[in-house]
Amino acid sequence: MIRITRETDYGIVLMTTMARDANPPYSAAALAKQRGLPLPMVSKILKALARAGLLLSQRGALGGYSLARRPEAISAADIIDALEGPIAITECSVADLHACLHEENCAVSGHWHQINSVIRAALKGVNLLDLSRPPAAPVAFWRQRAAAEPVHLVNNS
Amino acid sequence: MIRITRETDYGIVLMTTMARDANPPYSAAALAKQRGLPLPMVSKILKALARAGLLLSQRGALGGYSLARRPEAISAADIIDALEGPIAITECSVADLHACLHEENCAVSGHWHQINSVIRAALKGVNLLDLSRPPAAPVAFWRQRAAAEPVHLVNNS
DNA sequence: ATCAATTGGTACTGGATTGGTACTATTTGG
DNA sequence: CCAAATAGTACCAATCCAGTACCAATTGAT
Repeated sequence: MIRITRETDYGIVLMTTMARDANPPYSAAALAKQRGLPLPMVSKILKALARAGLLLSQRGALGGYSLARRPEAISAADIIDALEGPIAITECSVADLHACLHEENCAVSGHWHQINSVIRAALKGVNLLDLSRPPAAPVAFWRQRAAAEPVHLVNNS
Repeated sequence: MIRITRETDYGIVLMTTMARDANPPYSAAALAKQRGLPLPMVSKILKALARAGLLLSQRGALGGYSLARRPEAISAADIIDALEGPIAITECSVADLHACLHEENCAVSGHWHQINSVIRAALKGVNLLDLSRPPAAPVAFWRQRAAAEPVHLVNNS
């Protein structure tokens, strides 16, 4: 299954939360409580988002985080990049091409780059404003890993 | 980083290998040797692909695997589905929506489905024939996890 | 000035996932 | 009837990830 980490998942939830009601700054504690997420995680994620320039941070009492740009100017790709590094579907989509150990055997070559580009385009096409406004048919979002038996995934092909 | 497992990566290499020179059937051992991959892994992957209907298996002496359909009729999405279950970028893209533990907190909702669809479309648009024919500028493919220091990924945005 | 709230940074840990192996059963051509 | 090959299952070790803990730095309020 192609997937992003839960950290990124949380990150998007936090960003959308901040985008929805504009009343900055938001402390990590407030956001954690509002969304029911573990505070240390939230803190860690916000820090990363601030370092990436997506959030502005204000230290000290009454401090907190606020969006660095308008929601329309922040894409899903931005958030994912900030939290897990640039998007790449396989490890071979790297700059350092000659480090590949299977180089002489590998003939699949550059097509993954093409796929990566399309995926990136898709993610860049979705911005925070879109994400913070519920679509026509709102649905549940995550499911905890706790799910004991194999989750039956939907094949929306 | 959005990613697929190495198993899937191997699977695509194996499929492209079989698509390139049509001389079936291929034994797991022959494919493993040709690509320099560990035989047990190759065997496991081929089994999964056969179970998914992408390969035909022939038991016994002189047996092996062969493509079940023409290369043009097998997409990257097919292979990924076969090896890691249906594609979903987050765990919430599941059918069983009401199982979501954060239901009342989650407002990001259905947009990921949209993104998933686009990604699926991208992967369905690439077939085995494409993948088995090197593109204009062939490049190396994987890099072993061994890479000690943080890989500097290319941000092809 | 001092305190308390808040971000910043780093290091650690338990558990899940993944990559890979081993062993045995089954099928089938020679 | 043997050897080659797939089929199935169980297992192990290394890695990665989610989450925690701790302390330093900053800053508004009193």
